[in-house]
Amino acid sequence: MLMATPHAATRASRAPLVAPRRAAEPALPDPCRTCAVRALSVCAALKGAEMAGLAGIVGRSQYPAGATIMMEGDPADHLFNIIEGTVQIYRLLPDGRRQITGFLMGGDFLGLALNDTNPYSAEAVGTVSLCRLPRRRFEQLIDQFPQLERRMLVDASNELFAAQEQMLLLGRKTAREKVATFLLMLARRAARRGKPDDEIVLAMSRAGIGDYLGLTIETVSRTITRLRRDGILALHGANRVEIVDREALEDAAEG
Amino acid sequence: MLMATPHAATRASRAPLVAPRRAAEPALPDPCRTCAVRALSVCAALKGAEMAGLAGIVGRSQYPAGATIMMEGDPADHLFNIIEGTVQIYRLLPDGRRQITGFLMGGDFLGLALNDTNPYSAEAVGTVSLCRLPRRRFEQLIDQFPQLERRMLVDASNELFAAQEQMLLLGRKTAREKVATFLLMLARRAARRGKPDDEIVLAMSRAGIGDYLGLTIETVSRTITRLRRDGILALHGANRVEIVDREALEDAAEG
DNA sequence: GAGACCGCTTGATCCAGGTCAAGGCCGGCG
DNA sequence: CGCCGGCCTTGACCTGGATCAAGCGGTCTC
Repeated sequence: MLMATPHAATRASRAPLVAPRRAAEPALPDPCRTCAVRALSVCAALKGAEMAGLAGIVGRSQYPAGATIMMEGDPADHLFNIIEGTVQIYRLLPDGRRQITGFLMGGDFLGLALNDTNPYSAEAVGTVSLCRLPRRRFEQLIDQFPQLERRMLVDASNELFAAQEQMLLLGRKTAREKVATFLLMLARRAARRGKPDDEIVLAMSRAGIGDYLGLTIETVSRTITRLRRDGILALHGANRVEIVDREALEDAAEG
Repeated sequence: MLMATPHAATRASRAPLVAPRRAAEPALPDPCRTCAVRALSVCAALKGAEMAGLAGIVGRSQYPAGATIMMEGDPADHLFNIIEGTVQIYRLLPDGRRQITGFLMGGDFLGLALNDTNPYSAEAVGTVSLCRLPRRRFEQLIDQFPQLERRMLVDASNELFAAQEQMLLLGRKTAREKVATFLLMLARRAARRGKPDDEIVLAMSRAGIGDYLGLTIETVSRTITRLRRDGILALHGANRVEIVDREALEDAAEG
């Protein structure tokens, strides 16, 4: 509702606003209407007019590669929706060992917990653009629209399931199985976003992959090399992975 | 409402029922009113009269040690509240490797996910008594009482946090740190139930501990032995652990 | 109360993945 | 355009925890 964006597509899609507001489904408020990930995000739980409350409180922000978005233990003033880019969330041990507990991408919700303090840190992997919501006002919205809460519970359930799968990976899989599982997960997520599912772009470094899988960078590197030598993958530069033999990769993921 | 219990305290607290129902807070319906873990469970979200709906649909059941309560992939017809005993939930790899993703105890809710099929298997560790709710009817209750949904979201949030902590443990901690962390977790849970926090009774076998921590039974056993030799623990039989030096145990848990 | 079974401990050995150490590749900057 | 600094890869070696293999209690059965 507030700021105009210079994006051409935005101007074009705004034209209908000159029409009187007699339409059955009122035009979506601005920042959310033009949101590329609305259908994937919690916002999908709200329809037409209900979006107004949301649109009124959101703000966009951009973070450069490596920027810290939130720190574990700090007050949780804001929630975020990822618009574009990849965010890694992680927890640290006192001596600096790091466990990345998730990579969030477009449409994912950052701050599901609704705690007063952040339960983990979050960092931009590449350039990231986020939709920021003040927590207090979002909580008011939840009280107003129960379907938002339902949607959050569904999301939390799914995350819990994913977390258990990740525990299985961390506790019981070999390095080869871990890397294969990880690549398949990225391929599936790419596919859900309409991208080809046999060409993976690794937004994160080898250190990021290692800290997600409970491995060192050397083991990640060696394991990828071995999968390449086995004819399962092909590399196009260090960060572009092609799945050459998907079936073999799936076999490798489960022992 | 239905069956009378022979418990003396129950009879005593029932006396007010003879009074006319003008009381502001009506007496709780029977099976829930006498529930030892009500304050700890989701049921705490419902007050007085609201409990009637819940009480009408619950049933108690008992499982012997080792019994399977639910199987991963089977239709999720029921949800459960743990009344007494310990339940382990786990996921398997095709070749039988197992990861236990949680131990549930009195007051914990089994079936948070609300999926159509069970996302994991659950098994009684010792003798377990459960409160069983048909899922369909519980979902109707949720629609009726939004505070139930809120409570489930809070629970799911907490589980998510615990899951991330467990990922940190599985991915980045040494065997000694894992075992120390595990024992401290059990001690804290015992304390929340009003038991002494320096005497832990291990309901689960070494195999269970190993499958929870991503270790073998031999490593679990050796690690406990070492903590004992270091004067941090004392064992009274294989399953009764006394924390002798809590500070040292806490140091051991975080490197 | 003898035997068998099951879960736990302990010892000996092995090996997957960690650690340490060199390069190699590539993109940014002067 | 050549140098510099980050990543990434690869090699050599090491080690924490796995694997393999005996026992050792405790307890259940008959």
